[in-house]
Amino acid sequence: MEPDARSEIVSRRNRPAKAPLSREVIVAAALGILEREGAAGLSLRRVAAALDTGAASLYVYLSNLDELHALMLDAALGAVKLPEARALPWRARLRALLLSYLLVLHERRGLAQLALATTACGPNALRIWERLMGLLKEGGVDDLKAAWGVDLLTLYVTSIAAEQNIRRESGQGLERVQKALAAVAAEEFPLLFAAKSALLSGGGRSRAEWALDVIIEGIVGGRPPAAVPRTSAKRRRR
Amino acid sequence: MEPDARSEIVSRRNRPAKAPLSREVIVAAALGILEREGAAGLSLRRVAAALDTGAASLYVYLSNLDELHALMLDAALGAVKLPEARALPWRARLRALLLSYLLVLHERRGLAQLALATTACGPNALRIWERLMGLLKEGGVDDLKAAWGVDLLTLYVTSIAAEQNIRRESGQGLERVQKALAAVAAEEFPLLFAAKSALLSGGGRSRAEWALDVIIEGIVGGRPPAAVPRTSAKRRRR
DNA sequence: ACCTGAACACCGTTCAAGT
DNA sequence: ACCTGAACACCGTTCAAGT
Repeated sequence: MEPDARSEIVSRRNRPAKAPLSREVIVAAALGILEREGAAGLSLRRVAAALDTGAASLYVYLSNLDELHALMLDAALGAVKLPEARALPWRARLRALLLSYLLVLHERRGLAQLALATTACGPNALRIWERLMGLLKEGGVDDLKAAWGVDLLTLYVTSIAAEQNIRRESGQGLERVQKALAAVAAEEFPLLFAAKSALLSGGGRSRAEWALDVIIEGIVGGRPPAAVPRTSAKRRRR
Repeated sequence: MEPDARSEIVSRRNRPAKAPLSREVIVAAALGILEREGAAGLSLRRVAAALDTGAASLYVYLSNLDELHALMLDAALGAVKLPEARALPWRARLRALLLSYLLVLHERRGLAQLALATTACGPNALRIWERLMGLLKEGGVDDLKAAWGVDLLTLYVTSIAAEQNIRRESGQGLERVQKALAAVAAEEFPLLFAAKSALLSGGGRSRAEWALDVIIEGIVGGRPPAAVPRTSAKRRRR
């Protein structure tokens, strides 16, 4: 940046006309910044700067930062691959859908952190819910369990993606946990001491796949949720 | 506040001597602010103000805000009730421990949000891990599955607490989801349309309890995680 | 060693003023 | 209707200076 850059007023006519603002343009710019700078680098001011305007201008299209986050998340969820119907058994298709969901959250830097605070419920999120519901029902799960199951599965996918995302961004990653476990005394925490390596074993990917199978298994095999657990003392026995 | 308040310089001698700073004092003050103001109201500057000093003073005891978060979380986890050994069958004790964990995160306003970004691994967190490991092993789960299971269970508890916490703080809560579902067209999303009420049914508490049972069931009943899933093609059949 | 005020480089949001 | 600059009320972190 030259010292006298300010005096060089370049006519707007000389550059491609500034793209008019719109929700879509703003969301695209914001996703670009998220990709390049990570979650910590995303701000309304930066988005505005990328669009060659001031932050105040964005308030014509957004009511606040949270709304931008929701729009960004749903736009990004458009990349989740919905498996072809009947191409594979329902379980494999369910796994594939969840893994694609996980991958999308995982690949886009910082996206999972947005997802945590936002509860996706835009059109792309609804498409995913619809498919998940269908796959669980194909697996013989009743309506109520399927509904709650969709919630549980999406919450898990979002959480694990965010956890790994945060670890990646904050640099140090697992080191804090590693150090805490290394300092564990065999007398105070015998089980942790014995299982140190197990606790740290496995990549994020294989752990996530295992956990998804555990949850799916639990949903398919478990009891139906009690309709309205008002008097909880009685129903304890299975 | 009177207009001339600044001229009334009150001698420090007239008030109880300012408590000397220490990690403990800082963490306690920070937890107080979290309780009163919620996660959005917590800042180093406010903590410092509550301790009658400037933010810079805290850097003698903390290397940054993240460290304060970690200390706060572990201090708060001291309130989690570890069930008496052998008082009940292992499953009931496991449930009780997880519900106490959930309750602690849920009751302290804003705490769950800290927990999401922090991965608890202080002494109180380790105590909880040790017990969870023990309970899963009592249930016949092998070492590796127990270790991964502890991770999965604590991640879920933290996530569900944070989700409900965020809903509570951001005021509107489920309304956005409710509106999205209300606008769903029967032709585009037949399953969601049919399951609208199921998706919104149940309080946070009963859903969380159901989900915990699902996960426990999955861990106890599921296959052991593959040691190193290098060649994933072969092991597909159960 | 501990504490402090001031500064630096940021935030989201509002609002009066311009076109 | 849309856009803008300036202002308001905040942030975390650093640093030179004081005790």
